[in-house]
Amino acid sequence: MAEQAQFEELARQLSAVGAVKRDLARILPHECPAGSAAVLTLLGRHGSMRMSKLAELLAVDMSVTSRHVAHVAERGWIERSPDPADKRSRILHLTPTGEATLQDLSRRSTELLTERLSDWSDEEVEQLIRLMTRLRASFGDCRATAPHPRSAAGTAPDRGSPKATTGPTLTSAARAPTPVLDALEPTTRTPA
Amino acid sequence: MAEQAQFEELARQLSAVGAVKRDLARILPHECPAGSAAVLTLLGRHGSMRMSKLAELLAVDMSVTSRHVAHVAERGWIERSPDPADKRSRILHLTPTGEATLQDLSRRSTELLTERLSDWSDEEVEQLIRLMTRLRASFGDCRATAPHPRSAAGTAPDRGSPKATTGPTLTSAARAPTPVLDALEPTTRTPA
DNA sequence: TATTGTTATACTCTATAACTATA
DNA sequence: TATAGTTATAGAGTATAACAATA
Repeated sequence: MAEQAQFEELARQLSAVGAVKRDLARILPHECPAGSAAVLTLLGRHGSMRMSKLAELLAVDMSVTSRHVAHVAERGWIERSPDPADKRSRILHLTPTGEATLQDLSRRSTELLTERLSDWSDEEVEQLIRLMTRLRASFGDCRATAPHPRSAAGTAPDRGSPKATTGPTLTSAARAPTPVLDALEPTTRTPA
Repeated sequence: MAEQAQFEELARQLSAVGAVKRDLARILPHECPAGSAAVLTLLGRHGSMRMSKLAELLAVDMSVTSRHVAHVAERGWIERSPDPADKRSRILHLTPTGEATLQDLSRRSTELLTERLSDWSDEEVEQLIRLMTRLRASFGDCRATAPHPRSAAGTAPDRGSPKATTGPTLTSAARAPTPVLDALEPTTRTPA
């Protein structure tokens, strides 16, 4: 168990890494915003999957996933074939063009990181990855396990959802993204 | 120097920590979005400062800083007094109300992190903070030093700025946020 | 009735560009 | 001419809610 000053510093750092993310986003290929890049990356690493699975890996709501997927599908980078087992579902898979875009993507980010992290050791990078993965796990697992207690200390009202003073509904609670933490296994890449 | 698979995984994790950030944002006090929280936190930790300094610490453009600052100023959480040394500048400082909000803020985030990271050791949290800080440094320092070379491998055009195919202008390059990495010293808190 | 996915709407954060005031 | 800060505008990401189709 750590202490308060540490937690505040951690929160600060979490906020500040946004600048690094934006730096990475700036070098992405044309018409490939960060959301699209994440979709391609996850499909490349885990192979074909359904929307719901992708939303889980992205750790965002499925409505958001739907938009990202629509974007990459419009550009021909993925295809959505019907799921024979469940007609409500669609199976997402990379197209050859999508694979090529993913290659480009990967090359660019690797290039930037190679330049920026030239003085990092292999172990340091690995440790950062491990700790960030565990951080996600500590949040995601908790969210899946505990039904948001945190009731014992509220002073002012939470910000909650925008203009939703009524609190989360049952359905929205069920839809809350619950990341599965694929990354615990080291980049296994299951090609379809 | 690390290898490619690691870099891709790092990029993925950087993208995924967004979910943790959003979890933290959800418990913020009323009318205090993440941007406002960051302003209050930095003013609390470093004491009064000018806009430009704050923008540096936030690692965002000054126009963004200006909006966040306007938001917290409208709520009476900070005040902007004229800088006697430079009439263009304004000195930002927390008001008592702002201090109170910051307390509330701090309590909430600490509470959440205490709950979520109950099985983390002090050393682990500290290590994560240290590595994230260094990550920011590796990016920020580089940006301040090298004038964006990365020219030797472009295949497709970069996404650059939205609809700005003309590349960065001199002024925009000069305005690019260059974080100073305050966090290297352990939460010194210089109270105005 | 519950679940999968889509779409409409709204909110936050960010950057660029144009502008004012001061150095 | 250059710098500090503000404001207008636009783009990207996200969530909630309502909806359609299927289980």
